[in-house]
Amino acid sequence: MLDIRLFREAPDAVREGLRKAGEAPEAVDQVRDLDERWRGLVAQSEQLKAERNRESQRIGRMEPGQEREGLIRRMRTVGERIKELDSRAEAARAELDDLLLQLPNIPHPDAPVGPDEEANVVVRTEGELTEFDFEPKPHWELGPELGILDFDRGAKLSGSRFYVMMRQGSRLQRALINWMLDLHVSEHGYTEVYPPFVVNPECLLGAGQLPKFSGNLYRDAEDDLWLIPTAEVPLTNLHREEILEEADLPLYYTAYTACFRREKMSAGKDVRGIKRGHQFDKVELVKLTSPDRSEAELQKLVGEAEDVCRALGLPYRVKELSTGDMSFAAQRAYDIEVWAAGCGEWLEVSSCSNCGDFQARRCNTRYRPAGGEGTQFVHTLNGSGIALPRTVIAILENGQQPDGTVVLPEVIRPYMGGMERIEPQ
RNA sequence: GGAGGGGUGGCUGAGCGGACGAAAGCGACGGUUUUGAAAACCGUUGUCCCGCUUUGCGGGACCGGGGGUUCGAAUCCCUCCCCCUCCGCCA
Repeated sequence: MLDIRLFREAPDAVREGLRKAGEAPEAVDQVRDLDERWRGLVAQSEQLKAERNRESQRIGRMEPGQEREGLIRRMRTVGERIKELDSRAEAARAELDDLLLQLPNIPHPDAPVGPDEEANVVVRTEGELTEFDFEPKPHWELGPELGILDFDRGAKLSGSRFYVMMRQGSRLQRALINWMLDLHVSEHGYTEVYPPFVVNPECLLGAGQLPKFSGNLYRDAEDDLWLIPTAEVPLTNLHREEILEEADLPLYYTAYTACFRREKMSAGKDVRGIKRGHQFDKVELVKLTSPDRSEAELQKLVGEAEDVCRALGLPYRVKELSTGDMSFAAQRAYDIEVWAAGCGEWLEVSSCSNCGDFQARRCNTRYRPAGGEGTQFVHTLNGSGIALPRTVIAILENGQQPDGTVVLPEVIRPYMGGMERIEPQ
């Protein structure tokens, strides 16, 4: 959520920011009108409340009698007037909040300006694209041939965009999860977390999925619990409604979770294979920092996700996202894409974002500056470290051999009981 | 799921219709004392919002959340949530 003060004090900057993010700048005037109306009503109501407080105390001290009864009668009407003003103020406030909650974050001034992914900028490419002296297969052929992926049975159990992983396939994914968590905990200083996979709506509002993107989420209607679309949601909400000490920042959290997405907005896209399912595994990285170091932490975060790709020997590239391609809550973001030789695609395995104080406002997560007065909102960052099925795709497709086996990256072998390659079962 | 108990400031815990943003203790911070420290003593010690003559002043709100009763609610009523104890069920 954007700071209402920005709308009051720097409306042009907000208009410009929204325009860059591909949002209609007219919302600024609506917000300003609503804000003015709300403040007017609050001022009137509070003036009457001050009077009521004063007179009610007097009533308490008065002897019973005519004067007292008259004052009580008068305060009764004041009370009614307050009630009326408050309900009008509340309505204006609700309208204002609804609007504010729909608006995306404003891009960082250094982010490349552009309307969509075409304007993204490749920052660096690492590793050599794998060469083959045969035609490399896509994973949706390799997987079934190796006996580690079953698409038909996935559809039988749960419908389209679901699949079954088996044998060395599921084991590889499990090994990757363990290895990634170990890497982030021991090499990068993260705290491992095992969060709930279903959360209340406040968490989704906090992280920015609600109210705007409810269509992409699964929900248990009976208890109003929602399946998380990413571990970013529970991790970012860990300190919701809390005031932290600056000395405790930055906080680094990593978690493995399954992620659930209805993918309504990507209907018809990436329907083959395991690139885009309704359920997938991910190891997530989340940071809470003070504002002055969040940009530096973003660069570091990208590096931490890159470490995963590098250690696995996967060719990858880093893109800085344009203002129009960034996600709702981000003010600056980088994607990491690994090369998948079989389907001939760069696969997004991580999106690292600095959300500034956008999520912290929604979550009301603040910190007390060391030696300073008052409180401030933290900055939140998140990035995948990294998405599992797409990593499996890249390992399978880049590691495939003419004989149909797949050579595994060395770092993962100890987690696979020393196995060097996946062979057809 | 059933029965009972409970949610008050950083913590412990009093208050059960009016002078309560809330006693007391602990903790924390500042000061006095001390060669230094401890102890003792004195003082300070929440958050959010609105307004203004904007490093200050005035006002409003917050005692789990929401609603109600009342001139006035931490205190009374309703409702939801969470925690504890016992019973039931169960990975």
